[in-house]
Amino acid sequence: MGIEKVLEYQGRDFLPNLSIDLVIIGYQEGALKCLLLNIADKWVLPGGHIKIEESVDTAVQRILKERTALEKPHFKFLSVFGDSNRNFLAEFKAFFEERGLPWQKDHWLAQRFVTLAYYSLVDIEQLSPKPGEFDEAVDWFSFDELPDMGLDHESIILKARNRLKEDIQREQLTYNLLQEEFTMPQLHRLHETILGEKLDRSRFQKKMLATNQFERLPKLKKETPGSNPYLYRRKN
Amino acid sequence: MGIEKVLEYQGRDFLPNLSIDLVIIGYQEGALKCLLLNIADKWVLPGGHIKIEESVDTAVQRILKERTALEKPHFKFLSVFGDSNRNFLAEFKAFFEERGLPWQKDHWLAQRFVTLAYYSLVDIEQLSPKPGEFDEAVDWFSFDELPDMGLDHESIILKARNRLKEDIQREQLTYNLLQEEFTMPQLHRLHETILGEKLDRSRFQKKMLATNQFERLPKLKKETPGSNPYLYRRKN
DNA sequence: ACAAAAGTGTTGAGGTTACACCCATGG
DNA sequence: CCATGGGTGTAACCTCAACACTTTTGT
Repeated sequence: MGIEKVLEYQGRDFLPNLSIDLVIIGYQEGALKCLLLNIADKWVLPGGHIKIEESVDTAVQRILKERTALEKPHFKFLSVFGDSNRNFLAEFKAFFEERGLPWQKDHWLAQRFVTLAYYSLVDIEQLSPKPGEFDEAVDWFSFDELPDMGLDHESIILKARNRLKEDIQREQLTYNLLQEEFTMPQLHRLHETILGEKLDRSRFQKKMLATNQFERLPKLKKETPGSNPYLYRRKN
Repeated sequence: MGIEKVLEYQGRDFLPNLSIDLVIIGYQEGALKCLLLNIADKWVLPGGHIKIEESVDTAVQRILKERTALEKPHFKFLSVFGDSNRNFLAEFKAFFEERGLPWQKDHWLAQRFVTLAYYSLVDIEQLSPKPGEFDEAVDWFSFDELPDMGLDHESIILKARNRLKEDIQREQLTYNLLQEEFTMPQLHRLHETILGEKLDRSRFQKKMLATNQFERLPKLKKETPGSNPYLYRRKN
């Protein structure tokens, strides 16, 4: 969708006052990262709207696919953000004016939005994120070094970060952040990163294997000194 | 709001396509119960819409207060129900026609709604639920004997039932279902009811007291044989 | 041979289970 | 004094934290 279309487009095909924001989380170089878009000097979460004839879950899948090009990306509901002053007016006004485009304060994008926030765990290596129609740039940011963020998106991203920490303790979600085949040391370091604390290596391994969710594959051939770790894969 | 107003009213003050549904849960005579409204031969959850100038949480509080007359009722987010075919068309058409009122298929109420479902735990004794504008009757139903329900409200209510079971195991939510002062046997039976299984009486009591969240009050004077139980109250 | 990495074993502390026991109260 | 209900104690069992030990591999 080109910029001309955006201008004339008044959201006719979408549910008004309702948006979707996505916290797309990846894991790279031992750090948790988040995909952000640059718009008018601020960074914001990727997102979109729900088509009239489309279920919310389908919309999330569609928007996710636009960003990740993955066929079946993981996603999980995070929270509703429904403050009465949630609108992008300032951001979009700046964006339009920067480009010398006409801005009306009753533009469709200036309305108040209730947003449904989801988080998605992806394997960065498999990804090819594409810049959207509105964003000048797309980049991954470590959760420890977030840029200046627009609207309330910083609180959304931090909520996702905390939710992940909680969810990982009762659900197996980490598969989505790793390749299909992975080693226990890799999984161990990932859990330590998410939880932000040291985990006993011995206990972690035994706990994971006790779940009986893993299929042990031949050992991985490494170049570094030390024993070669087994590869594992999810059963089924 | 009288029925005439409903007719001319086209939802101008509310966010369109977005509704709130409430699973109001109480505990009475040893059973978990849910508040339902009768509309056109079906029973539905109480609910409402979000005002343009109002946050989602404020809307939930307002709608809850309309139903319960409680000043600060408990509530917790349950889930988004966003199927593309979620509309009340059939129900409202029947409701209007029963009364000989004109019905147009493009009525505001016939649109597709994304609903935000919340559940609320209340002490039935403190309540005075008022019939809403649309409902012919209001009643409490045990979760084991739900009536014929409209739309997807049965799946919402069952989801709330299961969520409660999960949540009770990590959070103290049960206070809201009991009077301010309660005994351990009462709390014990409540947990057994919610979880649907027997819990060891001794262990339950010790676990609860170990949390150190309770203030022990003088014993309750009963009429029945056996030792009198202590009363407890939440600390703070 | 040595250091580093990975896998497994051991021990004790602390929690949980399933009861048993005791006390209070009304009939 | 007995049945009932409520509070507490206890021994067996299980789980888990902490650390030790062993094996594998590159230099």
